[in-house]
Amino acid sequence: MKILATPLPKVRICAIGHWPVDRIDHGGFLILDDVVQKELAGIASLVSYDCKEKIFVQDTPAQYIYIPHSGAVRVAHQLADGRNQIVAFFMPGEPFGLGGNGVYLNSASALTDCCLIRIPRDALHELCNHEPRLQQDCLVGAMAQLRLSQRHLLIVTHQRVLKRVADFLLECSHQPEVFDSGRNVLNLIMDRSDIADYLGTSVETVSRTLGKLEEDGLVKRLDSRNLWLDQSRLTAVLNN
Amino acid sequence: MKILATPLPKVRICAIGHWPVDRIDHGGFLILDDVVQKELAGIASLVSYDCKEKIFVQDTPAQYIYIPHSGAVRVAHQLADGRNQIVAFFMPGEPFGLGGNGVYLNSASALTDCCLIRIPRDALHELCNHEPRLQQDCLVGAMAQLRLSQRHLLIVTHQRVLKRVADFLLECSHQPEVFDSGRNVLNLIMDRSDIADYLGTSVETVSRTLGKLEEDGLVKRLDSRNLWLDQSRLTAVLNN
DNA sequence: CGCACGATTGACCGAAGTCAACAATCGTGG
DNA sequence: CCACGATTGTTGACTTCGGTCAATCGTGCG
Repeated sequence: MKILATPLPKVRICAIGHWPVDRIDHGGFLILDDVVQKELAGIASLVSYDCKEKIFVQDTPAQYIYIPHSGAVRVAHQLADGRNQIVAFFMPGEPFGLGGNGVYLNSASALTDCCLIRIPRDALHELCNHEPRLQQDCLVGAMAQLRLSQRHLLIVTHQRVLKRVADFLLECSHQPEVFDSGRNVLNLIMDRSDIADYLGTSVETVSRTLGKLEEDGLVKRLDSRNLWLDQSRLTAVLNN
Repeated sequence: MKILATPLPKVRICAIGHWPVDRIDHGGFLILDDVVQKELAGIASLVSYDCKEKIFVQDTPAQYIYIPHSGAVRVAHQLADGRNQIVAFFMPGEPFGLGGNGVYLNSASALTDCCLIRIPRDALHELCNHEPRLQQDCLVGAMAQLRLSQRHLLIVTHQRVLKRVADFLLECSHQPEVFDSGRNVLNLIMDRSDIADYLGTSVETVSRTLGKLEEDGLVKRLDSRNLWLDQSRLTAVLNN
């Protein structure tokens, strides 16, 4: 981890679909008051992590919340039996590290090299108290997270792994950062083991399932990290 | 559904573990300002539902949020393939029906005969605007929901159903309303099919798994709705 | 009393986890 | 620039867990 000395970039929060349209800019980010931006700049810092570096560990004191500025992050929960369940992936603008009274509920690590905006919880809490607008935004942010989590639940409870993978790929294809909707090509930012841990299955099964999808022409593996998708036929898989 | 004419009882929100201790009363509920209580009473109503009655349906306009006053509620999501995934059960004091911009994300139905406090969303939103304390409470409430949802995710992703059931029973045993911690007896408020839909498995497997747990002495079925539990041995199951 | 519903048990089979081998890719250093 | 090892991805063989279909049991209710 390295604290960057450069001036803090504007805090951007992914907003599309969560906030009213008049609060969203052309890039799909939440529009924050200049005053709020300045106040956030006063308490936040910009930090960088190398790929695979740990950001925080579950059950340790939770000082900060983070918002990716560039790169991607993986948040997971370790269980007593050694399982490592990935709870969510976070892209630029999606805040993580919330929840949990004073301790982190999960662990976070860098999926790629990344720059994060880091905000101390107590200072943010303070700020919320005299900026009701920001408080409101936090609430909507928490709701958005809740929605993601419930969506994830629906994905991992598909009985057949084929559906889980199809649903997962479709979910990814809604992220413009990783999906080229002109060529229908999805750029996977995570490896097979991350996908397995996210879907509650094994690497072998993920690999085999992609094989089967490719056999049937719903997917083409350009290379291990880039997939061409037939979105409509993948959607059809979910109806059987 | 029936709107009850009786005066609205005090709004009680389950708070234990989520709010700071000085905001919690002796019963584990959130302490709300008298002014806030009065304002809530102005917009809320008390409604009753019969067992199995639908409360709201997913994808329909979301007018209200609900807080059970007595009884219990089941919230589920219907998928295109006909699956009915239960997302959560709600006990008295646990608000549901939040999230989703204007439409319900899930369907809710009464698990038992129940009385619910029903609050119009727009009026609540209004009220939050000039009651920052309440706004803050809503945020904490959303965080609590998020936590529940992530806990649920960890439960249903146990590879072996044995672990899912064990974890589920333990989770239930933390609810004082249904667990007699003196006798170690859990009163299940839902039937086998609800458990199956919550755990992402089938009724038969739930039944068989309870059978196996009973064989090994971790559980005793007093009747189909009442189980004696050996909590420590159930916990041990999760470590293998 | 008989019907309906929920719960349980049995038999069968397929999907997926596990172990193992192998291929491909990447990064490092000679 | 190539060679090597390390990491990641794919494929195969085997086994088991759990889903499905079906029959049976028990309880409550009309």
